[in-house]
Amino acid sequence: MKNAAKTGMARALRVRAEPVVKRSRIQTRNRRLILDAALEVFSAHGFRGATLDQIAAQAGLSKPNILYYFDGKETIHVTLLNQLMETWLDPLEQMDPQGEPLEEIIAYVRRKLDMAQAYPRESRLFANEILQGAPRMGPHLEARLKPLVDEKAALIAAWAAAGRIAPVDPRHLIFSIWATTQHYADFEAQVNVLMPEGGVFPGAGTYLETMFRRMLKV
Amino acid sequence: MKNAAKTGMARALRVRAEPVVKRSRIQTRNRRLILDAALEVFSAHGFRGATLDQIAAQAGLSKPNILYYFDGKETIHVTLLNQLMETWLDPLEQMDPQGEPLEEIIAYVRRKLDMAQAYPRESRLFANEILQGAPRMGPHLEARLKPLVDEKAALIAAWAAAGRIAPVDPRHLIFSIWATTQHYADFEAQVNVLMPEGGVFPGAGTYLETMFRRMLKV
DNA sequence: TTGCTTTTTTACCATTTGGTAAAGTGACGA
DNA sequence: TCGTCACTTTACCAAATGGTAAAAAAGCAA
Repeated sequence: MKNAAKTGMARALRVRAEPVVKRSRIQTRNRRLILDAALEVFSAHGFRGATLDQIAAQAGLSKPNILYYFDGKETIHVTLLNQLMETWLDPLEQMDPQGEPLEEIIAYVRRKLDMAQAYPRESRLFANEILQGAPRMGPHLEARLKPLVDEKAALIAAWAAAGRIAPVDPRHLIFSIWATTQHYADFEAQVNVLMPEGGVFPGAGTYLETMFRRMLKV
Repeated sequence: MKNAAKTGMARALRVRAEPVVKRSRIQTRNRRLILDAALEVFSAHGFRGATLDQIAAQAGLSKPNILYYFDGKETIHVTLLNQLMETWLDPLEQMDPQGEPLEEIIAYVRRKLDMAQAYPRESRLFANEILQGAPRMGPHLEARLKPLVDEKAALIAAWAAAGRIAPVDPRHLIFSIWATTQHYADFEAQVNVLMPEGGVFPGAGTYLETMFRRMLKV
């Protein structure tokens, strides 16, 4: 317990899989402040485009103080990415093999679109990372995303084989759901130019539901 | 179809008519070297993530030499973006009001997908710029993209009103075409993890044609 | 309060990076 | 051959940026 600051820090910075992390109230509050500020800045400017000074200003803390809570810029980014991956998988995980196929897929589209609307910063953080070639997420994609996609792709393929939805390549279907929903968050700057009247999401929801229904209806 | 796309690309990629400047052979060659190197580096790392040293190394020139041809990093980026905008508009411009509606839209999807395959760097450069809020492209979007989208959206709306395609929100349709086609270039790192077997584009072409046909068939 | 641990601030540093000045090299017409 | 202009290199610099050391301040258990 000697050198408690550094010991506690090292433990706190371990991968999230380690559940035993006792944090003081101050630590909890400031780590949250920092991660929220970092999400704001990283999602708006990318990893290289973001500076610790910006994150510090956004969090209302000093730069050295931020480095007291996180080992470095990279660690903050990786921590965000790890948390994000869980959030990202959730809507797909909810797709129920026991449900009505078409409704399950439509509901998945709905959840993804809701997420793009509610969490555009997260969507952009993710988009930035993938655009740069997933330099800090490659293993995570392989270990967490791929198995889930494989599983759900098999499920969709089974639905199609049973004639419960129209024949379709399940992986490309998933890609098209991701692409169309995240587009409204990631390309918001462009969407806003082309559809200036506020509130693009209701129309998007209607459109996407129609599109995937027409496509998958038997 | 691919030939047509490439021809259009070559036309669109011409340097835009700046105030008439006649350039020596060396200028022409080196400006091209620099812009190609910059496309490589900017598309891979974003504006802030790219350095003049990287661009110089990629171009095989010295950094000061690069600054002899361009005023600065920003100028190089803006030059690329301006050229890119023409490239970007071209496939949509080719959509023919006199053609068969469904086939015209499918052909547009095809051209966009061919572009994502043939020019992924350009797609990523554009995606990066929009993700960051289009800081250097906002006016261009307003002045060049918006009028064209307005025009083609009206055309698609007219086709739908005449019952020649299924009823659809034309702008959301265009968004979904952009999103699904560019996804294969912009999110290549993720696609490669989930579909490791080489050559994702043939399957993507089949899938997207099916999807938009089912959706728009009357 | 006292004594300790945790948290924050102050004052730095080394490297990277966009950019410049000026000297040098080369091409080419008169 | 010479002079001029176009191009390239060398040697820099100032600002920005990620990060550190150490002292000061704030919590907190006794």
